Amino acid sequence: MNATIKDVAREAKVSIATVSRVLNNSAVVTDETKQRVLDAIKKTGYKPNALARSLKIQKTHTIGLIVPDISSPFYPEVVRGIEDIASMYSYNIFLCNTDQKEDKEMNYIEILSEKQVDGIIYMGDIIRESVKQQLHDIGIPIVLAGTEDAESEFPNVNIDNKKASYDAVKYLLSLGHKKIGMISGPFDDPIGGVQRTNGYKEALSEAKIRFKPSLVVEGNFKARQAYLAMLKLLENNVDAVFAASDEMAAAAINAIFDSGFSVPEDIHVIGFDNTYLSYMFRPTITTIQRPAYDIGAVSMRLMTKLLAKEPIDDMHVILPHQLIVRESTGYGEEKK
Amino acid sequence: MNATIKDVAREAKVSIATVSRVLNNSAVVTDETKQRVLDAIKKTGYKPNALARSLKIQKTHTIGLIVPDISSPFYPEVVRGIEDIASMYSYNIFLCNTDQKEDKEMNYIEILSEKQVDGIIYMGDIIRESVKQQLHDIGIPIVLAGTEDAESEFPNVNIDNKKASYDAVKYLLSLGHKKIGMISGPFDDPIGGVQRTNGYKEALSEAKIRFKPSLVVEGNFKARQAYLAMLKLLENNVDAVFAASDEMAAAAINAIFDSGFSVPEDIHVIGFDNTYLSYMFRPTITTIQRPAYDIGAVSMRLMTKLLAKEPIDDMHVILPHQLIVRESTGYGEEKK
DNA sequence: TTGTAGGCGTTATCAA
DNA sequence: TTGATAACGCCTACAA
Repeated sequence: MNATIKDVAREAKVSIATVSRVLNNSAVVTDETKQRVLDAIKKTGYKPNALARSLKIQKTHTIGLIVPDISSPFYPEVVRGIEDIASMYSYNIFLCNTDQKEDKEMNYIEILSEKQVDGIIYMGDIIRESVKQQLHDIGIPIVLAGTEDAESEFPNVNIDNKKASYDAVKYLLSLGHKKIGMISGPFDDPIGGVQRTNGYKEALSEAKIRFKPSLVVEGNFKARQAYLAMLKLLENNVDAVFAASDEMAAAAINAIFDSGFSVPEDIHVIGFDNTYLSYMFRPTITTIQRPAYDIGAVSMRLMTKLLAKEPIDDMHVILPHQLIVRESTGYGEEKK
Repeated sequence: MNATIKDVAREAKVSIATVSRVLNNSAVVTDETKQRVLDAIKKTGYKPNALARSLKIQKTHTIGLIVPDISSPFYPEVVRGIEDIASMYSYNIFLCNTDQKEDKEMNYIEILSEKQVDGIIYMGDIIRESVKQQLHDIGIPIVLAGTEDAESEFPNVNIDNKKASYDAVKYLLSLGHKKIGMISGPFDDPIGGVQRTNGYKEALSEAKIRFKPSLVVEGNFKARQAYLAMLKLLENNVDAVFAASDEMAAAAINAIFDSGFSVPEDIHVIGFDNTYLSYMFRPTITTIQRPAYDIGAVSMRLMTKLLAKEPIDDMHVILPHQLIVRESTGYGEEKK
């Protein structure tokens, strides 16, 4: 059995209150009794029980992480960023894998709440109304990492998706393309659908190119639908394509090849996310990179501020993204 | 403030004992009172406090994960496997990133112990004596995932590293090579050094090829040292090389090219671990794959058995590995 | 079947 | 400066 504060008290011939005091430096204790207590702690091999302590002080120094899939690209980096900062501030982390499924998310949030976590960092492409409601209800600080909710109710850390998409399209324009197609995310996805499409539109409008709805085809981030989308775009004779995910970009390239054209010779393609697919695929795919580690680190830092009730200058942090140029826009392969 | 069991009791006009009973189905309660309690729970929005419960029952249904780097290849898959099974058995997971540093490992183990985790799953290339001692001292079930300790004191799940290395070398032999070099891990590393070298020796001996110490050069899994090691092997005119890590294999290939030879035309190379490097590098590298997800899943399953004190048929599980053939042994690139 | 009360290991208030 | 003691929220004999 582990030694408790009582055992230490008995050993040091003081009250448990005194032991608690030296443990927390909470009040002045004579150097002599302090030493006695310290000796007793060593002798008994005492270790404080964090459960009891947390129960009393109503803080666990633990935060919950809701993540779609820790084994997919992007998230491990984010989590690493979170963990590094958490460790720096002596927080521990509950890892919860949800595959973005509503029931798993709801269930985990419930459990995290029961385990009295001090806060929750949520990750995921899109955040459902039900999940939002529940996150709201449990009444602890929430931070969205790499995503955001429509009403900006929760603090979050993310990139500017509209701007990212704008940059991608602008790059295609700079390469001389006039007829640029887009394979977007689901139109009802506020980020991958709406924002990225808006960035596309803005870049076009800035270049005084009239927006044609037929050049934006809805995708779902997956290969199959993107392949079909690309076939449609080919009917419209596009000379470049921006896809809202790397997987869709790869599928688009396949569709292009299967239709007898070539990338980058005939058509240029840009993807999104800089996943391993973007550099494994041949041709390697020009893409937008999100600063995963930083998103995690900044999210956790934001969380610590929330927990410490520090004043916060900005509840919605936008981190810079980056365009990574590769073969699919004719720039050739990077040397490593 | 959150409702407690007391509030529910008051609302349902019963004692807290009764509430606790319906919460845990621990004793027979009249259907009627049960319903009253259930209603009261709903009405008050009561959620059990897992801290208080754990303090009482001395179980947290939480396990700690010690992992070198969640953002490096291999580990995210392992952790995913662990999490899936943990979730299945209603366990939560503390994620602890250590970069394999002794002080971070020691510190996290201490904290996990204070937070009263029910068990710890340890990951890392090598497990230090001090860490071993501490893991032992805290007196809870430990499982080593993807590694092992010299004395097999702890239960573990891993591949057979000797056999893996044996398979790699045997494959090189089957390709007609006679003079096979090896770049091993540190000689004092029981796995990457000793076991993998032993597999190499065994394959040679089985092929009646005399073992020449000069053909085994010590590496440290990293590129730089492996590059120099390869230069030495070239002086000995090897026609194939087995490296104990993909990074070393890549460095070896670079050394070969820099010396005016070519892979796979002149020399064949095999790596270890199937990291992204092995398929990103050109030529792509033939390598040994460890079943990461399964290592995690089986480790966690083993842990649940340990925690439930179920009888365990095998404390040391060996999972099958796989040789993945790529360009560096002349097999050409795989189609995806 | 239900209620009372002690205890899990702390912290913190109030006296002494 | 130190010591009793009441919480924190729950479980569980033991009684009723």
